[in-house]
Amino acid sequence: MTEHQRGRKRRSIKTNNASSSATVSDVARLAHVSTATVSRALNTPDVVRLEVRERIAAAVEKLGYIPNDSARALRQNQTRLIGVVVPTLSYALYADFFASLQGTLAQDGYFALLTTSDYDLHSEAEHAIKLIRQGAQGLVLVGRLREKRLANFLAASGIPHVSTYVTDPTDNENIIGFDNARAIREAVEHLVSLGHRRIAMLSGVTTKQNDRAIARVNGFRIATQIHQLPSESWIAEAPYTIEGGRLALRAILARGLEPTALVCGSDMLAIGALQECKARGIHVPRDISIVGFDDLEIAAHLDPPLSTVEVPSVEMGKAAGEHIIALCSRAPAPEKTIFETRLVIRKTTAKPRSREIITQRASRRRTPSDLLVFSSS
Amino acid sequence: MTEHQRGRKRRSIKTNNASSSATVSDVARLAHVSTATVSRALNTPDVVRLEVRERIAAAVEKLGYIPNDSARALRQNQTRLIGVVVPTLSYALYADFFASLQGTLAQDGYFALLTTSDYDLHSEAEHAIKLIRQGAQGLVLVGRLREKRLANFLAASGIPHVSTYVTDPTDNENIIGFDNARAIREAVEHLVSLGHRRIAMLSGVTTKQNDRAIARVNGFRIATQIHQLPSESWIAEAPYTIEGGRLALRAILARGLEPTALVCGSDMLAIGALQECKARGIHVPRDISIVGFDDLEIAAHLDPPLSTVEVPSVEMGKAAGEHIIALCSRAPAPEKTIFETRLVIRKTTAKPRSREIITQRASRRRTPSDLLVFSSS
DNA sequence: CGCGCTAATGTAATCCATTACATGTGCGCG
DNA sequence: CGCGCACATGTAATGGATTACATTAGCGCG
Repeated sequence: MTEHQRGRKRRSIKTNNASSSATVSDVARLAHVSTATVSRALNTPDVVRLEVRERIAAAVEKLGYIPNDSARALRQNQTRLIGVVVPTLSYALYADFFASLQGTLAQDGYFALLTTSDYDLHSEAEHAIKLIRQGAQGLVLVGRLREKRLANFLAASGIPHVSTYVTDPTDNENIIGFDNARAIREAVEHLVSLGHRRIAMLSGVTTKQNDRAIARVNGFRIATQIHQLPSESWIAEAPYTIEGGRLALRAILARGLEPTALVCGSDMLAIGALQECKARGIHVPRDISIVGFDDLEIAAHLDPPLSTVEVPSVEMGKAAGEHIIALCSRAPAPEKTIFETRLVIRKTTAKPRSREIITQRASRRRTPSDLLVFSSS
Repeated sequence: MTEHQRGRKRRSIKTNNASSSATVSDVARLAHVSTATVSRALNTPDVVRLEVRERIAAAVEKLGYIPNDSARALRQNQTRLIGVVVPTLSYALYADFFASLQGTLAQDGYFALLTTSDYDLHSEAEHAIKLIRQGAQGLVLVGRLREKRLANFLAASGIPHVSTYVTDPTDNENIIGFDNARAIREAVEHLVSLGHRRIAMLSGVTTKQNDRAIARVNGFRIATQIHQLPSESWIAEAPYTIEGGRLALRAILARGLEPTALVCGSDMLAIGALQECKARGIHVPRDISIVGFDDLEIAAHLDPPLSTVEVPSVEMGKAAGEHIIALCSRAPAPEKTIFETRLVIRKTTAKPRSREIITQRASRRRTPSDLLVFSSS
């Protein structure tokens, strides 16, 4: 009866070469114990006698046994996989976020399945659902706004998920984020306190339903309203790239506006704006002050060093990891974790010149491109 | 007999709310077919009658059925998971590589399990093995050099894996890479052809067993030997950071050497060197020529725009993805895919001044830091 | 001496989808 | 008319680890 496994095809490999991966049964046979004991020796060693444990360990070693995780996952109904969808990895902000998240997950034996959506909600939904099908037990997403299909799916399935990089006072989703609107408001406050009244905003594209961008624009609207400044026509949208920043600033200037300060929805836009200013001979911060958003590593190395809003990507990654693990293991988790942003004031913000007039030299660029350079300090 | 499922706890949820995830049995019951037919309807629809298929589709819809992938993976013995270990994601080079790899994997229904090693071979080994335990069917690694434990493990288990960013003529592993040594050699050739004879190399840390860094240094040794130039004392090692680049250049200068050109093991080192030059009033490229490595996006935006070696990260990501999929599905795969690098000559390389003497002003920096700035172009 | 308890291990059910094999139906063709 | 084949579907084995429950041995204590 103990030999009912006799006819198994794998028997021939009993000796050593684990080419076709050994199973608990193989280990059990070699160690002269039952599969149950093998399993226990591996998972709850303290309930197995030392001598037996060593025999099993030797067998495991000899066979090069690796537990089949699919089988374990099937039985225990938990895969230890977390799906992560970020807009892009090319933007250091999200790369750092993921690195932090992944490290946190690893501490508890979880793994991250990562995909990128390229800022496209439809793509995000597709990927998220595929990740679930693939066995992800939870999802970490960026932003709170989702395609209806995904929203329904998440609601119906009850799959644990967290939203990051945002906050939304009106709902009680699981959120790990910060207040985009308030951060922009603080940036505007700073500029106003320096004496600025003609403030433009360079925003990321909001029509793509990027709720971080939308929240930042709303922050701008609120701030301008408080200080009775104009807003709508002082907003320009562009993609989150250096070129986008240039285009956005050009659009503002082309409207005949003469801003003394720019609030940007991202450091990339700020870099583009900075470049455009240089190209036009507009001095920063004397002629125009600029505030960025994200505090990329490069921001501190620009000339002038960029004043910007510091975003706690690393902290969010950690918190998101802890939060989603808690949800997946049914441990208690806080409903929200909201981080503070910090306005880092460097050298691109200053008082406006009194009665300033910006000379808009429509200087044609001669050099092949507009370049980042090092100051000679 | 057809009612042997009767006692199942899940029965009460038969109607709608799929809170506790439906199974094939649930779908089968609702559609009045067997589980086999459900499975077929989902996987090989053409063998199931249309009418039945629709009934099943309706049941799937109604129950919100999602196949349990652990079960499928167990049965079919394939998880569609690929483990990926890169040194870091903070370096755009690897972020882009991964993005490309992931996109390629997704096309064939594979998913990437991503971890970072922080350039530590031990960490790489740990992660790689954990990824396998977690169910990864293949591994994509950076570099060919591995900790012994991992090398043995891979050899013994026969798990499909590819090495990237390197090439090694002496073995026939599965490699998707490029010739680091040759790329550096070409950089040196370029400098020599411009008339340089005093060429220093700023290398990444080779003691960390970073075989990309090692290969690049070897390329430098070979090139200098060919042209009968000095080598060993003209090499400085430092971490792959801007600060590292500065330190390395300082070390070279502190040795009393007066290079007219620098070959750098990465763009980060080159950026640091550029910064240090500016800080010392050394003009680039008039006083010193600089060649970077990697061609990060920022390289073209520096001032002067950096001459550098273009590394085909995106192409490698794609090729690595296709290669590992081929290995995992036992399709034929080429043994190696070697890409060409390309020396992108921008503005940091020029002829050396005849009888040049570098004035080493040990200028104490006054400004708080050394900065990247935009040219006014 | 024997009851009852604990510790250690074995037996077999279980997780869920896939699939080899069996069954049944209907049709074409000799 | 009936054989044989194709098609559609059902039945039940299968994959590997975990774990509820059963069993056995050993020990303490009355």
